[in-house]
Amino acid sequence: FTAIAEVLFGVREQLQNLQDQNNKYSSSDPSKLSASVAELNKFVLSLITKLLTNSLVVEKQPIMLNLPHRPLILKTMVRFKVTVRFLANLPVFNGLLKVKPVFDKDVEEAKTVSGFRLFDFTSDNSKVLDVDTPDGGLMAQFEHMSIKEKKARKKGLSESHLGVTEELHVIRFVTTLTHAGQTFNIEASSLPVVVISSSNQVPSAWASIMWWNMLCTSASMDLSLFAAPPPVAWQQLSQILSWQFLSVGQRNLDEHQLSELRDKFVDDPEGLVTWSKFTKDESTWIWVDGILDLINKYLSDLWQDGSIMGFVGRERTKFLLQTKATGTFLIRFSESIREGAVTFSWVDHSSGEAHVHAVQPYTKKELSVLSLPDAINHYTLTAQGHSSYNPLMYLYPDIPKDTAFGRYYKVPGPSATSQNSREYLHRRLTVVSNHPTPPPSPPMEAPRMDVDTNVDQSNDPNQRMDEFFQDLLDLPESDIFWPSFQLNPPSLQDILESSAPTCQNGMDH
Amino acid sequence: FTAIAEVLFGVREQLQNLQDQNNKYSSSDPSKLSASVAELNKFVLSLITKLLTNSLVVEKQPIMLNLPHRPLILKTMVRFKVTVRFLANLPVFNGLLKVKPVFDKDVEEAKTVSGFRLFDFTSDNSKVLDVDTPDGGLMAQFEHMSIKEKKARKKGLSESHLGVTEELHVIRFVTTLTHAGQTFNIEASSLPVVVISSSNQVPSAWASIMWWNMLCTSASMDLSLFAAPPPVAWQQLSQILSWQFLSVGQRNLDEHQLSELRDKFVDDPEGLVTWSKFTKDESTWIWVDGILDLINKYLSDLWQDGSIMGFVGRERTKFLLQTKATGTFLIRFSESIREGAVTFSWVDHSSGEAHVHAVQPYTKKELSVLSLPDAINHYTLTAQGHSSYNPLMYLYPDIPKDTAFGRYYKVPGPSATSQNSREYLHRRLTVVSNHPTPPPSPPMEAPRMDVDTNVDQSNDPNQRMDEFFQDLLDLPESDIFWPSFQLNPPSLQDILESSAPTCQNGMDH
DNA sequence: ACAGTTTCCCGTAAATGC
DNA sequence: TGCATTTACGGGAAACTG
Repeated sequence: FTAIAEVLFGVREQLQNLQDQNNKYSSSDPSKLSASVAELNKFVLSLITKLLTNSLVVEKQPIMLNLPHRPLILKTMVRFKVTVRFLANLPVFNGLLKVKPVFDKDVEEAKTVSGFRLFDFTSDNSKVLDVDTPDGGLMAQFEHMSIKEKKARKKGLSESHLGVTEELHVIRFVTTLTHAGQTFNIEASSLPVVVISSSNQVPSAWASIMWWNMLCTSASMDLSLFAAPPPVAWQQLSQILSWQFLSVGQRNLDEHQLSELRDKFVDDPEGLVTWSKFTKDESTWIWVDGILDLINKYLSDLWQDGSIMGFVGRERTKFLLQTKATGTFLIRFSESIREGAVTFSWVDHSSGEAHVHAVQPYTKKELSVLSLPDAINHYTLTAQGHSSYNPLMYLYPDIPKDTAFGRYYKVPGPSATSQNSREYLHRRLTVVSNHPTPPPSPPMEAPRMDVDTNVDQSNDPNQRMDEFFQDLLDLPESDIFWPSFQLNPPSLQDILESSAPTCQNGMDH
Repeated sequence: FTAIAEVLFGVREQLQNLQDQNNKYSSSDPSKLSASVAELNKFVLSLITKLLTNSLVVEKQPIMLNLPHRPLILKTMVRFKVTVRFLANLPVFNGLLKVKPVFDKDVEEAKTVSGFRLFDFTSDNSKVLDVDTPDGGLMAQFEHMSIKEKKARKKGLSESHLGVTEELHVIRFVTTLTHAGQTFNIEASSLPVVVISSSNQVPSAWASIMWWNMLCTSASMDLSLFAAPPPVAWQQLSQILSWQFLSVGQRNLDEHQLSELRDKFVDDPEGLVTWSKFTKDESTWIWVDGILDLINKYLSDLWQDGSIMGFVGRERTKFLLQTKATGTFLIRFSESIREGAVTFSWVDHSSGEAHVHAVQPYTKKELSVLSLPDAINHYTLTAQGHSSYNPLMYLYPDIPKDTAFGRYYKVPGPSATSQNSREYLHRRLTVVSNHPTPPPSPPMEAPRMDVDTNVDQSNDPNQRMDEFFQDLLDLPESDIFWPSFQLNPPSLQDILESSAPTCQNGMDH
């Protein structure tokens, strides 16, 4: 970033020099070099124009204040912020630039697509002039922005069945700069945003943003992407999924977890995932997002510790546990409960052969009154004749449960001397199951082996200096949607970090 | 109501006749009776004026749609509705009257009191013309009303420390009627309303409404009531409290419960309760309201059954239980937890003498995942050596718990054969306490005897026909705040029922 | 008739005012 | 500084609207 800015300044200076020289020549020696000078002048002017009209960039993409992990999702009537920066930082420009945000300016789809929603900013004329920052940059922070839907959307007949979260919009920033007798029309555009009206649309909106981000590696900012959404490679999807878990729970998915997830998303021999599989028909993403929310709210500690195996199918659970000591358990996410739920499975050899049991999953509501560590710590099996006991002893593979969870217990165990407040008898919420009389365990199958997904990832180099000037000179203005130095669209990580793109390494924010 | 309308019509007809006669006389015999006719004319006109200017009434007081139990509380930016009716229902008037609601019209306090908030309707000119209803009445329903605060409230110095929920406002409805050459300015006013901005202010707002309702038996609608709020008699307060429980939980308070509550509210030998005691210093009402909410959300069945004794002090609990069989319990509300919580106390004679234990109260959050019947049904005491058991057997005085609660159990008991979904092992949330090793029970005191509160209630007759015409003729217009037939302000029940006030008998909202 | 959207609004948390 | 009041919105459910 800084490097680019510096280069930009260098170029600018050169241009200045050229212009100066130019002026000098044309004034001192009007007749002699007039032809070549005029040519030079023209060339310099075109350089300057290209430079200036591409100097306005969206530094921080639109982001709702309360959803800092998920940029580019805008909810109507809810505040978000954007930051734009002007890279050609000449002291002369200070205060000259008045940037006006315009919603869906020149967006073809707004007129074309039937049912396309139209929006406007609420804080009417939220034009803001550029100001100086401590770093000396020329930038503007648009806090307090929000949009509302304009009535009278185009009601065409062919609804073409795009959901609202598949509708991409754009915020454009426009300004004009008048300098040295020349007027430049400068524009910058945000990445595509998804506009929602209710927070229950966030998961699908985020799905769209992720999908767009995975697909748009070219410079074409196709707002109609979801009219015919292409599939993405599992290789690519897995990275972004893993990153979701990193940013929510401070821990990536490991290869086993990814392998299990792969089976849920991919049913294509070439490893492609369709948009339909991702969010529509089976909306597997919605399920994953429910789990992300579960982790975020109730399981962040355990997830970060790696205590939650999470994505483990029934078969694999059985395979893993059956060779372990009685009382070994592991923590899995429910595969059937859409809203996110967690359960544990344990193995019992007491009857001679290995039985693996799983308790009915815990939902968010239940976890809100009883944390998972406490639930595990106080889980009880009862039987008519026998005394009750807790079948959970070792977290897979062989960690004593108190070692893994002891530090998170909040409810005192039964052994704790009842320090009753003199008022009331203490109590604790526990969960009890009946001792499973030899359960109807399905016949054991040959355990499926792990698919060895290679999770190496080569991130394509994001900055290509050499291409920069070429693009700057070659591209017709109308094609430049974001500044050329971002020719490859930034990854979502970059958007959030808004610093030099050091690709995915321990960058939690 | 209907009776009044009929009488009104009778009067109107008479008036019409008089007027006709009058006209006849004055036209046919202009000279002869001119003096007395003029006098008569004047009198008739004054009668008509009185009648018409008092014919507009607020039929249904302002009420938020989502708070149907609590009229006269308005939250800014939240929709409410009001209904006005014009009682002098002449066909001629149909469509002539255009009623305009005005907030705090002519309210002295708006200019006087420092810090008095000013409000306006949001749906700007929500004027609505009168229309016919199936019953033939002339009325207007103002649905979709809402108010918002006007900036720039008077900022005086002497804040005089009235809370916002002690600030009374009024909605006035104005219209003009031009008929037979005469123009009448007609107004009607709502009862005082409390304006809040957040739902956490509802309990105090309702306290104000109740207090006003108890105090304002005279025709003076004093909006400054809370500048120096008078106390009310416990006799009166107890009725309204009991009614709260009736409308929320379909069951009144019995005399024992009222007696316990009396001790919490009254510390005056004459049985007066101060406003301060009610909502301020000790804000006992807030505690009661928390319990009302608890009943409303989680205990309505049990409350309606009368299974919840509820308001029972520790001492009285002990007194009641100690003579009962081991395992007898009763359900009480926590006296310390402000937000409303419920607990049970049981008696145990096993150690020879009677011990009464109480479990740590259950909060709303806990009841949201485990209903009280299930909590009781599965409550467990454990001890190191012994096997665990449920100490709760009989609901006071001697009802087997399954008889009282059996129909509400949702979680299957341990005896139920584990009909495990083949997927998961069933589980149930339970609550466990350690067996109380001889508890530090405070020395027993002589149980306080019940105060015998006489709960007979003679409701003052609300309609006094005889007074009606007198008032109509005698009162100067400016004094008439609500139509004279409501000279005694309606009780809150009346407001809610808006039918003939058959005072509190099985009338659930 | 309904399904995808939006609105409505409570309750909580945070911000604001005084 | 603290409290009183308001604002902000997540979330669940009703209301809309094709």
